[in-house]
Amino acid sequence: MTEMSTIRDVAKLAQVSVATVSRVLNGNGYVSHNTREKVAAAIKQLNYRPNDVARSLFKGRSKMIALFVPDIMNPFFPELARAVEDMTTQQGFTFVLCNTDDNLNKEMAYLEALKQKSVDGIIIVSSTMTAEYMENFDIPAVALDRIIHTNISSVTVNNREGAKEATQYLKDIGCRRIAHVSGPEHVSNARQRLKGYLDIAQKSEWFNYEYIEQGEYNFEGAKKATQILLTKHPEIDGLFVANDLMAVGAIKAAESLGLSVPDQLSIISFDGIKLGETTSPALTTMAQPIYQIGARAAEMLIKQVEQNEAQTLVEEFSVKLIERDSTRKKGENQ
Amino acid sequence: MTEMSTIRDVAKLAQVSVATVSRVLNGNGYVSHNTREKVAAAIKQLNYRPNDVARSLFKGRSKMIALFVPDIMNPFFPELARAVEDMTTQQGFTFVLCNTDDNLNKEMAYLEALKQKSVDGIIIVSSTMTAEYMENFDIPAVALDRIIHTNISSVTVNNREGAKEATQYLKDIGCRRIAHVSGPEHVSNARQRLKGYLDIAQKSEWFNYEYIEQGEYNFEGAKKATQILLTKHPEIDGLFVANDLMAVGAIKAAESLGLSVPDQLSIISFDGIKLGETTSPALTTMAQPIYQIGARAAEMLIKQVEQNEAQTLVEEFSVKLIERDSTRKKGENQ
DNA sequence: GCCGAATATGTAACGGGTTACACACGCAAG
DNA sequence: CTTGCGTGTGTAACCCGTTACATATTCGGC
Repeated sequence: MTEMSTIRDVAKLAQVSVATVSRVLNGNGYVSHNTREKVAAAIKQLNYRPNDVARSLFKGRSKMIALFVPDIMNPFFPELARAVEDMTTQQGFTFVLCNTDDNLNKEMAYLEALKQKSVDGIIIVSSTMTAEYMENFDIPAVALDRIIHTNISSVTVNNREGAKEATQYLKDIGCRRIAHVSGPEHVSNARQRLKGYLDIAQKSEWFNYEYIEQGEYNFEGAKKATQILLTKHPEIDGLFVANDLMAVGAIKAAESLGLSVPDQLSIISFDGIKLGETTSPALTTMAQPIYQIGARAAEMLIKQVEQNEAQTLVEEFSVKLIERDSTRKKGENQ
Repeated sequence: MTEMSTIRDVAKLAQVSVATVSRVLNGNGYVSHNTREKVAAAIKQLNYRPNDVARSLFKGRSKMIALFVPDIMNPFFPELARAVEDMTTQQGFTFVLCNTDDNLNKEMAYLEALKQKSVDGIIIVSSTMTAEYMENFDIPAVALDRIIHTNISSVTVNNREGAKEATQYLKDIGCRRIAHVSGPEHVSNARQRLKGYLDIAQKSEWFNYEYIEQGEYNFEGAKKATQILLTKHPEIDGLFVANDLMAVGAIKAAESLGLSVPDQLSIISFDGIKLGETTSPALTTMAQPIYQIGARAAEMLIKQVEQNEAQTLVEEFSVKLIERDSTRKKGENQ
């Protein structure tokens, strides 16, 4: 392996100054046609590639964008990550992935480390980060999936409205007692989904606060919560579960109690991850445009970084009902 | 937001030279106790953090490690990614994720880009990369899950042996005709799994090359392959599927043909991803220590990078049978 | 009391691009 | 013919740590 050549090597070979080479490289300033050719030839001959680190040092920007997610092993996040990676790479950025475990200390440590590396911006899915901390680091950021503060750009979905639709759907197919397995209280979208459930449920004469049981945003928590719910209240025949992963737990819970889904219990959830298509029964769910929101967040961030636009953008996408097999069909008798 | 302070600011405030500050920062060279305190105070007062880009420029290394995976949306990879991220972050590296789609051009483009950023090393899951190309880039690398070449360090599992065990297991529980839905031929571990199947199957009087059908490493391909297999050969009562994701497709295929799993058809697969626990029936599978191999690959790479060890290490982990509900229980009559 | 090693600190070059500024030439307008 | 702008190119400072090398002081050993 030969040593890496530098811009000075190119300059020497082409018999011009480094400034001229730099101009050719970046396509700015004046360079005569003839000189440009000479430089191009030298670059080719040496197989020269500019050193991005040197570039970053001068510019103070590194062409890197980071994504913070609680845990890439949660099946909601890979699609988001893929979207962000596609978009960032396409625009010439390098993609850094950080698993935060929803732990503020980890988030802060990542921010610190990334700032030292002159990272251009971050896309962050977080329930613990605050606007004050973010401001301290002064890195362009876009919140994704969960809102951090009104002064930080965000891309989310209409969680409350989607939850309303989900709950209403259960009513429409004939469910008489509809319960909710909610997500963790400290996560904004979980609160919104709970509100959406309440918007519909509270208007019903059968409503009872005991119909709400908190699971975490995971399989086990939801399974337990569902077991409690169904044991205490065998009259429940409809369940709105805060996300798909939890719904899988809910199905297992129903199974363990000998209840058949969807015959005795209809389950609808939220997110629309691939996993929901492969379970038995396949999940009826309010699907988010996961890839799109990830891609859009990346797009927003890149614009913010490149155009130095400071304005805060807030975008909300719509979720869409996907009817599969975890809910009774409308009109079927029970 | 105040301007970032530099080492020269610290030096001025502490009334010492930049060299001394650097020595304090890195804990090398001689610094008197008194001076060390003064510098520490100045650093604290200015909230100074060294600029990693400048450091990288001088050192020619960036404290970044990249992971190449075909597609993070394939549920096998998030756990691997998590393991690598945990290990790299713990050692002070920044983690870069690259989705290659098993496309050599993309891999080359990433290598090029990462080299320009002085990435310290890469961990690569690839079926298309070759040793020659890797050598051209001269970046320390560890192959993961799939072997690239004997002169590149690798961490894999004993695919062939595991496949043998899986096939033997189907025999042991009483399957009379065992077929294999194989992975793509260009992937080394898929070839190994096929060989393992053949090791057992070819010794059986019923063996027939038509009992092998190639699916891709995905849901749809496996579903189709299984449908073909079961339609042509209704006598099949055991299926070794090349991975868990494919097994989900195989179950769906069996379902679509009115076959009950495991009563009429036992299915065993490979990988041991979380998804396999949540499907109905839950998958019997040869589980890889996914997190461990990811973590080990990262560990090996970091050692290689930090100690500048050039030796090639080849490690193979063992897979472990996990009996769940997609296979008949031993001794049960059919 | 002298010498070499250990300790302590500073100066300046270096890593590899980028760009402000200076300079030179050609050509058109006045 | 001069002024002035557009074009073309080079020199050197700059981004910010790191470290080789030089210098100075202290201390133990003989």
